[in-house]
Amino acid sequence: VMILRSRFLDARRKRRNFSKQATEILNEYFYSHLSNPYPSEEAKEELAKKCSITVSQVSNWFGNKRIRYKKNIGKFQEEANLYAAKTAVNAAH
Amino acid sequence: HKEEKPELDPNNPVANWIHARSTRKKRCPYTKYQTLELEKEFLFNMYLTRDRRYEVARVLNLTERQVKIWFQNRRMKMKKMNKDKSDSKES
DNA sequence: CTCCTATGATTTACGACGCA
DNA sequence: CTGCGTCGTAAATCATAGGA
Repeated sequence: VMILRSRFLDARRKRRNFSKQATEILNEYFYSHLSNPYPSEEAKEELAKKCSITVSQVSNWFGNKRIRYKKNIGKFQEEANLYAAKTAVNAAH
Repeated sequence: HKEEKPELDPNNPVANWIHARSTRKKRCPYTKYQTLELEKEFLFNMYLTRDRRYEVARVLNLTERQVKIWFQNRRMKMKKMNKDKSDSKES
């Protein structure tokens, strides 16, 4: 039990970047709600489930994304266009 | 649910986002000593009396408002830690 | 390995709103 | 009307993952 606990605590201490698929899902939501990128608690839970991360991590991701996007919109322009196009394709089917 | 300051620019996508007011005090990280003493006080009791708040603020050279807010944030942190713990448990 | 930047998490400080 | 409570967030900062 102690071994499992220490392993759990270590895992929390060592940050891991999210998977490509998770980042994809989060970005799709972010750029398709760019005028109001504040997911409700329910939406956060759904995103968390789809991304296999916690609701807190979803909140952190959106908090970081909003401030970093706002701080340098130009840097994210290419990414924004990419997801805008992707959303358009999805909407067409 | 409009919070701090929605701007009034209809073209900018960021215009309707929440923005901190320019009068907001810049975040000032507390020293290790200040944090340690605040944690000790929190261990003693999670809620401050008026007298304790005054005393803690005086000793740590913080305002009473800063101490009050630190305790509010600390309680939220505790709640979050419990929530995250129970969240990861369900599997 | 050393730098350097990107990214996830944590820390201060409030606005909005609740309750007594 | 005061005054402290929670909740959700902004913005700055921390820590380190990861790539050149």
